Amino acid sequence: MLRGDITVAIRNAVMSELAEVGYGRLSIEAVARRAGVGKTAIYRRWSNKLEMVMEIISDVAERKVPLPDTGSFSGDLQLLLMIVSTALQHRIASQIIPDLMAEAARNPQIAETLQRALRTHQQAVGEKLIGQAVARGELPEGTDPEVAVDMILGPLYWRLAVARQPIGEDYLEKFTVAVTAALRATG
Amino acid sequence: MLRGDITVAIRNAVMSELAEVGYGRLSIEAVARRAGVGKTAIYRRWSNKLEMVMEIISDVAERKVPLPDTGSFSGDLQLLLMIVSTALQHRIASQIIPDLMAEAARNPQIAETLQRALRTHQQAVGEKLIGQAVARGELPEGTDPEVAVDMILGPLYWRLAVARQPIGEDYLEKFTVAVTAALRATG
DNA sequence: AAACGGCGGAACGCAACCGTTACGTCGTAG
DNA sequence: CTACGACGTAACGGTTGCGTTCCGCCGTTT
Repeated sequence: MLRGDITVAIRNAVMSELAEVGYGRLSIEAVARRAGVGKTAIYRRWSNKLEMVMEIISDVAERKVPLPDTGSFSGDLQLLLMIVSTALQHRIASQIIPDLMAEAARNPQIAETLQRALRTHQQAVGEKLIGQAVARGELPEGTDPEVAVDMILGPLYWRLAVARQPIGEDYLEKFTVAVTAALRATG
Repeated sequence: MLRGDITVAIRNAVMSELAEVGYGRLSIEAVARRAGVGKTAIYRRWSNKLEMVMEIISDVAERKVPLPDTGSFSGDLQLLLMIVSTALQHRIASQIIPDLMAEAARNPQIAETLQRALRTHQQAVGEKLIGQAVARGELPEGTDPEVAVDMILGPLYWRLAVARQPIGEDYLEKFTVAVTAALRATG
């Protein structure tokens, strides 16, 4: 019975507000204003700010990223880096993600939701990417997927979301070479 | 003329409040309550929340971390990782840093202050650690300090401050080996 | 044609916080 | 001993947001 177009407007408004002021200062009233919607329309859907944000974020976070098999580890890796770096350079994502991560440090419910999404993706990356490479003989048997994922996502996140420095032409290539060498060494 | 003990109490209260509620929801009144101090004492020192937080944070952020020369790259690296990982595991630091980083994405003044501190440290690490290693012949001539710093700090920050997963016994050792291999490969 | 229900708008009482001001206390410098 | 000034307390008017309620509008269902 709830109107779909209004729900969409609210979702978009929440994302924009999250990006602009962060979770801490996000207010229902501001969301309603931005969505061009009455507060009642929001309270008819969710009972408070936390619940609203969590549901909206969960939907986005749980979208599965397809990890194609390019046939070689360096191909898989470069593709993954491309996908992640593109995502992390999107204005809204690069503001919302660090904000919610910080908020998660003090709100167990947010932490749990994000951790679940994060762990899911980490596992997907770790098992598929590394597993394939090991199966192909491109990485040694004992390669630790945990360390591997840290070494792949960490530097990108650091540079794009924390240090906020741009990525040069050859950065991803250099980085691919470096990571490959790193993982070969940890066997 | 301002009483030093009161200034200290306020500084501590600000750090605690930052950790607990984040910059977005930090209020002068809460700081005053927590410090056991009147609001007037705060407004006598700073004219608003941003100025107050910036000055207090700057002091902490600009403390120089001594980077000792252990004689070998892997020694230097392992020591650095130890220092950084210890810092990132401190409760208050691990809550304040991501929070301010997120806030920096939308507040230019915070961004500038943090970037200055960050860049200073990055340069220190890059030039000293990598420079020494290159001079010793442990890393190739053309090693890119930028990539190097990303590969060193990124994964640690990712794991400790973002994914919030504990570091195992042998993690730093494995990681040292991996990073060393990675950097040798990028020459 | 009538009933239903989601909608926006407006207002409610309540709480928190802003930045400022006035006041009385107390330690210290002169 | 006196004057100064930083201090805590309390109150100010104003703003913002909470979550709720009531209203009249309007499209859909029956």
